[in-house]
Amino acid sequence: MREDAATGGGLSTGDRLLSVIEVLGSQDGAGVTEVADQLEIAKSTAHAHLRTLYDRGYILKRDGTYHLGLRFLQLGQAAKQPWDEYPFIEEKVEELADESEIRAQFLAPEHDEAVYVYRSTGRHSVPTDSRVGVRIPMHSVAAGKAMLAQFPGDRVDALVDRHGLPAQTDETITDRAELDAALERVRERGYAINEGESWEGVRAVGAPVLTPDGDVFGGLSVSGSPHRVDPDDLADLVMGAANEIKLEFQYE
Amino acid sequence: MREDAATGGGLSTGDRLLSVIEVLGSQDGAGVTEVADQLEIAKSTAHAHLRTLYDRGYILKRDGTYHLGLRFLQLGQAAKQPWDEYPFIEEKVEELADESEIRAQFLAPEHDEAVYVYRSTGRHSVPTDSRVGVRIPMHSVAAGKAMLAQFPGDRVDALVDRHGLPAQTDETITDRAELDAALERVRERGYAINEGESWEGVRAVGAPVLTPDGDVFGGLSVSGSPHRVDPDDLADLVMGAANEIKLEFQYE
DNA sequence: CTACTCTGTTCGACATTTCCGAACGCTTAT
DNA sequence: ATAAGCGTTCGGAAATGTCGAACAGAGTAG
Repeated sequence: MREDAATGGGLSTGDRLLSVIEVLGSQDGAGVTEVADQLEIAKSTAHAHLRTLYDRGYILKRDGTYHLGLRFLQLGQAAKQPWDEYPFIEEKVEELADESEIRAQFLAPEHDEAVYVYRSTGRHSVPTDSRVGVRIPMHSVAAGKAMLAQFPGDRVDALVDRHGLPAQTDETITDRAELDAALERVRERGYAINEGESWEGVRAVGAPVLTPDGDVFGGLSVSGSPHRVDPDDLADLVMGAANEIKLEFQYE
Repeated sequence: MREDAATGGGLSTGDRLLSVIEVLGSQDGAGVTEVADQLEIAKSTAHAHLRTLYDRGYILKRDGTYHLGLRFLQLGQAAKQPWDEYPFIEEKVEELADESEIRAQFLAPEHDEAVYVYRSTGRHSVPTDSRVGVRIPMHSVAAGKAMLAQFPGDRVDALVDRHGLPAQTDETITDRAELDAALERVRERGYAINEGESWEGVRAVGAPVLTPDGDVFGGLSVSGSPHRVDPDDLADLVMGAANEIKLEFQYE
């Protein structure tokens, strides 16, 4: 029996393969020995896993170390497809960034976390999608709090039970009662504010993106340094964009 | 012993897990039975694999079927990082699309295939990265032929031995001698042309992107319907962009 | 030039794990 | 009401992953 790997009907070998993938993904490049050490498995075992991935074309050798291959890019695109089917989401993110002249992003809820799906820094900057795919606790970002505020109470309960309220900075909400109060305020105002709760010195304004049925589809936010982010100015912009997305769903 | 799965030191269980992932990625959504049928394994086995992926947060249930989760988006971004480190590559693709007013793309060679890494349809169109991550035989696309023409002969030999020259359309080069002649022409002119060899009615002009050392880093191309793609007009534009990327590497 | 240490790799044997098939609820059609 | 489809659970037999030791090669230090 293994410690935590496959508690239940899972397959421990497959579980370990995923761990190997994660090791390669969390740093750039790793050798057999490095993977074995990090996962505390025998070198020969690590080698077998890496060979499996290599033979299948999922990883490749570069400069003597293994790296994730572009097959994962293909899988990533497939995973993103449900959102790409509604191109106006990405368009609205671009618009938000252009109009606000700060960063704008769309996050989707998944497995109780918020994941960056689209991001734009406006027309005039480098297009690199840094942070796309990154997962972050919902309670620590504006778009996430906006989503949380729309969840039924028991879903919030379950989420907090499972993950707690980990702190990202000194400002992160870590107390459940405080979170509830914050979410209530979000519901009253219709938008969420993040005041350095995920990164020091970063303020953000976020709104939930709902489907016409009222389900939470994701969250929109704009973020930047506090002197460039005035909630009174931006809240209507963000909520407006979120609402426009909701309306677009109608005409599909 | 298994038929083809683990010929060598590979792990057949891990191999199967990857197959399950591929099934989910190649269509949108699949249930336990569907996965089991496609892979010709027992339902209970498919269930175990899906559970492993589910417990790890790699897949999720939506509308009663399993789908790839956004964790793959994260891995995809990690896989793309080596290219994102040189943001001018993506910039040049955008520029190419804007200036030519047709689609532009950057492809990277991996495991003897060409993979779409960046793609742009110009400033005025929907930004969706369709085809990013897609793999395609090198001999059937302009950027791929441009790269092949720079490979040493034995690497081309090995590639053809392993994969052959599969046809995508009636125009695809399927004969080795014909390929060699085409690659020779590419070297003479400095750019490659694709005349409906990957998709009927699509013409493309491609050039190799080299590092200062002369290694093949990838391939650039522009593509569209033949009446909008005049090689005499576009070749200099594409080769120029490829060369500018090469020069940018110098100043890193 | 040699010895040492670090790689990645292969091998065999044991023990663990995966796989299958059957059976169980359950929902949706017929 | 019956049937057929789904996802799920269970135990046992057989196949497979894991480990450790041993090997070859590259690189470095003495």
